[in-house]
Amino acid sequence: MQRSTNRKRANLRDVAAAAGVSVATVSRVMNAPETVAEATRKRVEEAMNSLHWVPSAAARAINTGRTRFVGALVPTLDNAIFARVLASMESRLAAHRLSLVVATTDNDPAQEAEKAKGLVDIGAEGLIVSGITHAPQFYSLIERCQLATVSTSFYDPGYRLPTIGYDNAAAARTALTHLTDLGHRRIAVVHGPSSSNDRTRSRIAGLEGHSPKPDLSFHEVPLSIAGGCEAGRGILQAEEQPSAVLCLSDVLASGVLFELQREGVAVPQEKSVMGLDDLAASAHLFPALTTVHLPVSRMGTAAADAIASWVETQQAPTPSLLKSKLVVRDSTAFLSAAAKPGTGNRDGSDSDGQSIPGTA
Amino acid sequence: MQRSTNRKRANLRDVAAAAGVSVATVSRVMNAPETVAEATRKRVEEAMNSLHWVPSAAARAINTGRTRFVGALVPTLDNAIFARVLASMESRLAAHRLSLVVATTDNDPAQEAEKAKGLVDIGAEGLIVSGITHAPQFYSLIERCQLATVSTSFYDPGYRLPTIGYDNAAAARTALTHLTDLGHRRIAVVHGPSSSNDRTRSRIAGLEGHSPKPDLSFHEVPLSIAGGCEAGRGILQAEEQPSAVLCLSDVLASGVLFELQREGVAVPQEKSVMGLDDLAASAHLFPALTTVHLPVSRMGTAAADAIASWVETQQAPTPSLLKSKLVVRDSTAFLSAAAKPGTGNRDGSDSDGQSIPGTA
DNA sequence: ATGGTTGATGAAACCAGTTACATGTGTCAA
DNA sequence: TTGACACATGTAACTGGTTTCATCAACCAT
Repeated sequence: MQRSTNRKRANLRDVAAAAGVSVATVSRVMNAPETVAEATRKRVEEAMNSLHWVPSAAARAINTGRTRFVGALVPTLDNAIFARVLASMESRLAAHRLSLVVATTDNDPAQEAEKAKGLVDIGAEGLIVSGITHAPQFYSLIERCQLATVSTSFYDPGYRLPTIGYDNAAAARTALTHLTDLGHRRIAVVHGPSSSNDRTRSRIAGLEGHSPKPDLSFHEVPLSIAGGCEAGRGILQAEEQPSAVLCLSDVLASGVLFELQREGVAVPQEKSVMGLDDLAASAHLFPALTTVHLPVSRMGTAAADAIASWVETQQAPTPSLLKSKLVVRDSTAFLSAAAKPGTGNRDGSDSDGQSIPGTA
Repeated sequence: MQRSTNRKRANLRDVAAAAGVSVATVSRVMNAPETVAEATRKRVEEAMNSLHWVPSAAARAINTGRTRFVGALVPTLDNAIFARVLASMESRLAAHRLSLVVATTDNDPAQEAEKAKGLVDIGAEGLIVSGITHAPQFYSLIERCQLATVSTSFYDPGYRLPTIGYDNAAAARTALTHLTDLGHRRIAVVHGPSSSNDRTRSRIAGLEGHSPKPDLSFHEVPLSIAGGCEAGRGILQAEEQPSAVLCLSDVLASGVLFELQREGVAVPQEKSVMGLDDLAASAHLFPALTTVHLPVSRMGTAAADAIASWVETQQAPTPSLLKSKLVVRDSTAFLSAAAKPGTGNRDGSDSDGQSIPGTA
């Protein structure tokens, strides 16, 4: 571990000089070793090692025009769903020999635009964002840079950027239909902040005009387990008790579930609870959460493939719609006498949650 | 949105020519605008805009020697705890005007070494890793590159890399002491794969030589909610029922909790369950999880500060120990007659989980 | 002996910026 | 009037690689 006295890092010229060859030959040893004579190559490699030479990424990038990394702008890492998407993106991008730079936006378009600028400044070749609501500066940035950018979590073929996502409104509608199929009419809807989140808005909008028309009460809370608990408390305080709670996100459903248990409300006997997302944890909750599965892993790989092909071929990908799917588990059940709104009866029969064939 | 016919991106020379100035002046407009005359600057800025010029990150990096991003190698994104650390790192690094490149290693040293190589190849100025077990190639890489690298989640001042983390063994011991203080002697220990994870090994080791000496049975399962459920089932099948379950990770504790509920075992009346991590969700579970708080957010910011100062000043930071702390909630209680091991009694009195003063 | 081909290597241009140094102009005090 | 100095700007070297093209020797078939 000699801390050699020569202050600066060795460069190509140093290696070439040490090996007694030209810089071109050293470069060849790196990029096309088979074109270099065995003996020469060995000599060069020795020189590289003895000088502890490491090629400069920047210098390579300046020639190839490729930095080999893309940026992802996500609202937060605190929700498992984004961690999931990022995980699948990262692994698929690695297969394309691309790295992933993560930046969080906190659902704030201004922050997103700023971080996007930062990513461009460090040389991102492409961007992956969530949703279709962005700041004007964001659009002008990607337009000016002609930057490959795909949008996820929201399918909209008419959007100015290629979208790779699902139909949030339809997913919410699927969930609501499941509850009405079970006979529920008075339903509490729990959702995260809608003002800053177009996915949430779309899910809420998807509930409109449903037939049969249910009686919906809306609860907007922070998008977290704690938020779900808060909603749970709010619902229990309401005068007219709903027989079912539709959460537009699984983390909220988890919180609601915990809070209802804490208050001694049996799910699904007294109240049905359902989510939307299908996190890995949801299948293991007690009771196992009925939800609408969003194919976030597939979305991550699809987005990775799309951005990779875009930066590779300069051809924008086509939008892609991923199907969501109802998955019925144990947290929802037919509306029973015991769960009739307003009775306050908490005896709850021991019936299993009914399985309804998927309607997706 | 004119797709101009000139194929290649404009460069500094083009802008200089368009503005009728030298390249140096254009560069100055970027980096020291106050040294350029008002009128000239305006002319240059107009030229930049009309040519849609975007400075090349690579070209800048080659001169400054700075790429302004560091890499983080984490085992997985699927565990909320890593998402948490990354979130706090990312936000603190942003304050240092550094970006964060994320790579997952799946707890595999070989994969870690490979991804580290990839990060160096694209120009990472520093690395943040988890734990103190790494492949030889990893060490030779960072040594050869003289790469600023800090290790997290594990405090060890004697380690070859600066560590910023906590004392895993002590945290586990704290948890065990809490349970023995409550009178528990027959305790099931649930943990993730130990062969590939030095944090887990350290936590297990921390349980040794405890006084009073409890009767421990170990359950190794995948580090996930599903793994926790699996462990829960395993525990219930055991002949000698433990009165408490010590999970060396909160996600496992959550799974155990859900599974026990599913099987109708009351927590903490029949069995105490405790975790270790203190995830954001843990306080909101039902029952709220007693656990040992690991200051992962502070660790993230500390690691970010450390790596930032290292790449800035070329001075390695000093190792730093972050204190863990017992947080008693509702999932643990005094060993009661009802929960005496082996009785199979599941009546469970309705007593609240007892609060024990923190012993951290 | 000669010309063509192949293989290994080097010289130098090139990528897109930054920056040390030189130059030229204008202002002001001596 | 002149020298000192600040200010704006330009020239050209420099960063650390890649790549084109030229060179040259060895080999082989005529």
